[in-house]
Amino acid sequence: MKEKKISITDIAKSLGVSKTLVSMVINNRGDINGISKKTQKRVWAKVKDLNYKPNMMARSLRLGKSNIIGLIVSDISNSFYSKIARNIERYAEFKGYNLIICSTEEDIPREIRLINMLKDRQVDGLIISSSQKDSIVFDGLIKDNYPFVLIDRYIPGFKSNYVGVDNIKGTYDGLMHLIRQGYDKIAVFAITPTYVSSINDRIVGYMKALIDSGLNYNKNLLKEIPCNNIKPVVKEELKKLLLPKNKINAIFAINNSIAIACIEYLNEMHIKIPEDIALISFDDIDFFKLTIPTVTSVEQPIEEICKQAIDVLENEIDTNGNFSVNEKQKIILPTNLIIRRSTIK
Amino acid sequence: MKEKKISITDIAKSLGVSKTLVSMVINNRGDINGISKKTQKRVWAKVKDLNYKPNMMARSLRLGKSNIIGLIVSDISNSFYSKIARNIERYAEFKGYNLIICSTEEDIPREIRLINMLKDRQVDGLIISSSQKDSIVFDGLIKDNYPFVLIDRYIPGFKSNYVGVDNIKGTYDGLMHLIRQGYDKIAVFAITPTYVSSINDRIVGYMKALIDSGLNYNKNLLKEIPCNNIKPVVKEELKKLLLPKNKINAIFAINNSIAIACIEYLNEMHIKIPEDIALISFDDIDFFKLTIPTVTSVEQPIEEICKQAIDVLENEIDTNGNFSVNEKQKIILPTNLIIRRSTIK
DNA sequence: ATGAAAGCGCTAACAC
DNA sequence: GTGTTAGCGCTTTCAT
Repeated sequence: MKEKKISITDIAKSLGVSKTLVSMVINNRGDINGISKKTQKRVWAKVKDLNYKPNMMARSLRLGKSNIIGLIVSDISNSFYSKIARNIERYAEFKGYNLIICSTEEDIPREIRLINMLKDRQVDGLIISSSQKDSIVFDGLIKDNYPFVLIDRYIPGFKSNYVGVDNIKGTYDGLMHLIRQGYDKIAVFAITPTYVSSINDRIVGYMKALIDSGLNYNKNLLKEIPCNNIKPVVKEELKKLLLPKNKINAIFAINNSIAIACIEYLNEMHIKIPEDIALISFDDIDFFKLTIPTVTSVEQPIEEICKQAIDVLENEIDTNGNFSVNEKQKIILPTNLIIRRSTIK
Repeated sequence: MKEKKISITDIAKSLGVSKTLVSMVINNRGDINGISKKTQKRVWAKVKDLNYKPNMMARSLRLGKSNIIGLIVSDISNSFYSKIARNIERYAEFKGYNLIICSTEEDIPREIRLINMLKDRQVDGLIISSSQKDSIVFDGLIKDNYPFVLIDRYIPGFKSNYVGVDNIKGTYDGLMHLIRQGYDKIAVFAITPTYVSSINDRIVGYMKALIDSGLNYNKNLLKEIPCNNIKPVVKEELKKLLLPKNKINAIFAINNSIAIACIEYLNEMHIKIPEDIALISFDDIDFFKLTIPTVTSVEQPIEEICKQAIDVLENEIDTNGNFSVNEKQKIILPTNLIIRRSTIK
């Protein structure tokens, strides 16, 4: 029932030439190999006529290259990562690659399974925002000269390609703004696992800003929120922090999900932002322009991250992963502080 | 430099058996083909030892099946579609498929290119939320018995697999709620292209509700917003609709992007929801729980849509697209009206 | 200016 | 129980 697909052999036969010749022509190597213009025309005509499409599987098998790259993120339905995905897809297409997108749900074994699966599928290279704590899996990839680039999160002490932002400075800038506005009891809501570099660096930036401003770092104002149970825990912790004995006057939300949870609770309690409490968040999202008040945030240059990631990866793929560990690229991009109403008294 | 990949031949050689035998064992057909337990053990041991991974390209080429499915949506960074993507990915993985996700940006030629590209890549089947106006491209797919299922949007008068919601009834229910609350001058902000079934059906539902309630349908209250320039146009149109001579008292936003634009403008103008004007939107998003006031919306059962779509597609793939046109499945799921503060006086 | 043949890694039909 | 052979569709080396 299913009509047989036209193959290169069909073209060759019906034209009375060899497969070799047809292959050369359709790969635009006709001139180089001295195939006569006339024959080339005939081949192209037949290709159109029979509606021939090369079989990518066969080509990939033969060439050992699939022209597919893989993207692994922790949650594709999170606005930050879906924007990453959209941009990566665009640049990848431009370079002739297709994209397989996978979402790990912050589940480490699942991430490992996905990495192996994509590798087994002969995917040419990987772009990964990893939840891994150590570099074991990636050591393996490097040993196999398998091309990959980490984005968003790096593994401390591990040399690999990486594209991300300066989370320390981004946070520092945001906090200094807050402090300049007169806020001096600033709580930070981090998210577990806090070992993830982006989160950890943001905590470091927070501490640094406090210290540089002569404010005390009080570890009771640092709360760790489990990533799979954000809303209830934020609520509970926030409640405590608002008691008279703590009486914080500002919150630094380490990512947009945390910020959203904070807003929800503060609304519920009729606690006014920024009069009663200021709010600043990492990751700018559209939503922050719409809330009352609008929310100050630290924006990441998503397009640039994606562009650089693809460039680095393509480079790796083209050189067949033949870079020594010392030549791996670490690209750190600047963030952008967007000041809105939530931090202005 | 790149270490040669271990192939089935390496396993066979090092064990002194045939490739066939190895192939049977690793595909769990050892018992069926009467391979001795002992030999099977030896094979598996060697597989572990050499860290052998089957080459999917070769397998796909041989089997004529890639175990990849494609998902095409108009904008992966839109929350509705990124949720669709996440869910489809989950179900697909469960069934042993990988997912290639593509985003068309509502660009019809691009959509056609992507469809052809995926088909050429021997992707086993497609799930598409299409922007096509007519069925030409899909007629071609059907002629080739190429498995696909439309989601979210169908092509009127075209018989194909489809999974979506009852947009007419969903809208109708929402509007009736609005009308029961006493709102009687309800504007609708549609989005272009309005020929897209989901949008068109929502407009129909809107009209139906007005008529059934004895309200006049006034075509001046139906505004079409270009999808690539939502905010400025919404602003402009909303401004006009709020003039004394029109003085609408409620807005039906045909999707979440429009609703967001409306909220932004109303906030800006200090126009109170729902006191000055009520707001209801199609597509529930997290954001609607966070705004002041919270926003009433028509929710789509995303998980169910994805589950059904995968089931239908898998069925098509397994039967090799051998269904006649009359057996194509059209699955229409119910929506869920979530009443929040934005429509309650 | 063109073609024959080999082989990428795998599975299935058919031996023995 | 196990092996031989053929072939999926393509590209490449080496001939002619």
